Amino acid sequence: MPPRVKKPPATAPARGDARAALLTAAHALVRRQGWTATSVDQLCREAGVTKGAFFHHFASKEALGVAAARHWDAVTAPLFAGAPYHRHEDPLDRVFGYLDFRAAIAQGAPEDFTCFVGTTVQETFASSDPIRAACDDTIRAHAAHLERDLGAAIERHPPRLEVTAAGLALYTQTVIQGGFVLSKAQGSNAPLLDALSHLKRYLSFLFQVPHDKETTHGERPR
Amino acid sequence: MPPRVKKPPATAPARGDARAALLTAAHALVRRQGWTATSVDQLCREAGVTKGAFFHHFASKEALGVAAARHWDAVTAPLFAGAPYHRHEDPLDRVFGYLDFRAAIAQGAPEDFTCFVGTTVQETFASSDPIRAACDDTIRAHAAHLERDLGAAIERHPPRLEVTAAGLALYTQTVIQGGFVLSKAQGSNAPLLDALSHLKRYLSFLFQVPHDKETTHGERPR
DNA sequence: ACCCATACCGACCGACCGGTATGGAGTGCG
DNA sequence: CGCACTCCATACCGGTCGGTCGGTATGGGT
Repeated sequence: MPPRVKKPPATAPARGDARAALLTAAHALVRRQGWTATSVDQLCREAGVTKGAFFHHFASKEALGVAAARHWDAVTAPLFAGAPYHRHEDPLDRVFGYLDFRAAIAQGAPEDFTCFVGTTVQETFASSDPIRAACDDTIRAHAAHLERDLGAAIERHPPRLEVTAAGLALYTQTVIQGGFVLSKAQGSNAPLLDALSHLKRYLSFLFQVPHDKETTHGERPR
Repeated sequence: MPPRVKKPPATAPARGDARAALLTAAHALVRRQGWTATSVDQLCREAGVTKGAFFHHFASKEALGVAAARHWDAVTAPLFAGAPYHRHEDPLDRVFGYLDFRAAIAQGAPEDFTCFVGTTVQETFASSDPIRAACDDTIRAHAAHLERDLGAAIERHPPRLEVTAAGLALYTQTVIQGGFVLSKAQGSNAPLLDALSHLKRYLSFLFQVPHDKETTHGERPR
């Protein structure tokens, strides 16, 4: 066989993938054990990459943190954008669909369904402003998607109390992040699912959803 | 002056205070920078104690974490038990009073009003089950206080939907913990205050509070 | 006066931390 | 072919990590 080494042996990770592999490894490891507990060496091992590659692509561990926070948005945004709930014509149905989708993907161990940026920002908000800001951006960007549907829902179904789409969108993220914390503490997705259920009742009240319609939105069976 | 050394020179920390000083230091440092980022040496420095004292009182850093989680309950429970909202005769008023009290103490930087156990459990839920369990206990113990008032409120003011006192109490903690996360990300107490406001509206709806009475419970002014 | 448990001290340990220095393999381009 | 440049590999650095250990100080009991 002639020595055609156009590409590495195909089993080895392709050249140029180190950066992406490190970001993916960061998401996995930090979700399980936190930001500080995740070392550069460990990240390299998980990504199948050497330390030289790490510091070639990132000036510091902090720089990786910023990039990983932005990458979290890049990987989750398509997940939600491609979810089936967007086909609902009524924006309020899309909002409920989002919450049901959130419940549907809350499967497995907490480290598999909780949020990278929520975990990271709790450890870094006082020690690294670049990471904090990147996490804040990612949370806001995610909330902004929901905010559009909420704004349209407010338009179409005038709410019982004065609320803003931005405020409701952030409240939704607050409930979800809190659900992550309690779920980690209990080692179960139950607190998150319960919280989503309560949140749906709140929105049903706000938007005056008739009871028969409300239950079709996937009230969690016991 | 005769050498009466009944107690150390009064400027030095009294003998026997090392343990308490370490627990207090743990609360302060971990709230600011997280569990893993807080080293044993740093704890000793903050507490004005040597490493020998640390490992005399705690078998390991993990053991300190468990003790600090339990101590968090011991220090916060009296704070809430002594709060003025308990004097309300109507249990529902006490529930709203609790939430208003929560808002009132959300002052200063996030590290000054956020939760030690919420921060700690996020980092340790997968790596230390003793710490995770201790944090879970502390959260549940705090929720249990609220659960009693919520149970009485359900009794007195039959809710519009079927809810349980335990579920509502945990949902309250979920919202608060989520408010902490968003507040850290934004560097402001605003997300927490907004979340508490939304939660109060949900409860007002559930318990069918008349609108005029609801607003007297301290709706946050803009 | 003596004993002993408790409280505390601080030097020290091997492992590991984030980060650096240097060198070399692959690649596009003239 | 040669050269510059990107992408990585490896050895190594000073510092810090959680934890250990031999020792001292103190105070109460007898």
